[in-house]
Amino acid sequence: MPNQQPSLDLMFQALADPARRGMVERLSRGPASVSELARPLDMSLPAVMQHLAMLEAGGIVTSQKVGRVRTCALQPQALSLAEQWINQRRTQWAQRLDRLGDFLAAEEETQ
Amino acid sequence: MPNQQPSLDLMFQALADPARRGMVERLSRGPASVSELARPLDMSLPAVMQHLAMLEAGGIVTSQKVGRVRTCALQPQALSLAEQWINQRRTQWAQRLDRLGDFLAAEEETQ
DNA sequence: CCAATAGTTAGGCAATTGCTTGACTATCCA
DNA sequence: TGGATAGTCAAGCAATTGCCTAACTATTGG
Repeated sequence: MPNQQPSLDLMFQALADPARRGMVERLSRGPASVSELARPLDMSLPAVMQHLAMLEAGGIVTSQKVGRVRTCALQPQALSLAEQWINQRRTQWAQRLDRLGDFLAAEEETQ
Repeated sequence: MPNQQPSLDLMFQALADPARRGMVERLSRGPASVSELARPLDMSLPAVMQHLAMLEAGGIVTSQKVGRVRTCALQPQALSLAEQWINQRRTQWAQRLDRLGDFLAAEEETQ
């Protein structure tokens, strides 16, 4: 098992392109071959391969080749990591706003 | 109010750089000036401005200038949008796995 | 008014991204 | 065995990113 520790850089980079998000979308409904991923994409197969490479670099997708078909699958742990990072910043901000609200309410009372 | 509909492209692109995530991290603890954002970053102020522009383009940060100081703040709705996108793909994948598990369990029973 | 502070604009440069085409390898199946 | 299928490699090109320095504007405080 290749212990991959994908960076947030590569994860978010991988998600920052509509073609790649389309591929993720497709893979969220189940595994697919490279050609299946390419079908709706209106670009050459090598281009799709490059996008796939970036998704793999970000740890978002894994693939293995059986016969002449490479089958790709989503790697939900990576998605989870990215999701957590965003969630933490967002909730920290929300908490800060709550404390500010409390402070202002207390100010109000002491007047 | 400038009704901005930031694209997922620009949001994820904005988050795909450690300097920019550092700025988001800082802003999750409260508003800050451009110089404050720049302080820990070991790069020129113009470079920081460019990163800030990408964060604003992604809708993740807003800023306004008062006197000679530009104050930046987090825009949690945008973060929320990115978070939701990831969450939906991830949970769709999980549900598919659940159904697959159910199917296999049912197969098991009928044997 | 003048100097320090805070930010902005412009130009330039190396690396990366996103795509192409053409040529190639490996596998499958009639 | 030979042709169709699935994928891969390599070179090349335009656009974008990420950084810099130098020069500039706008504000503030003494």
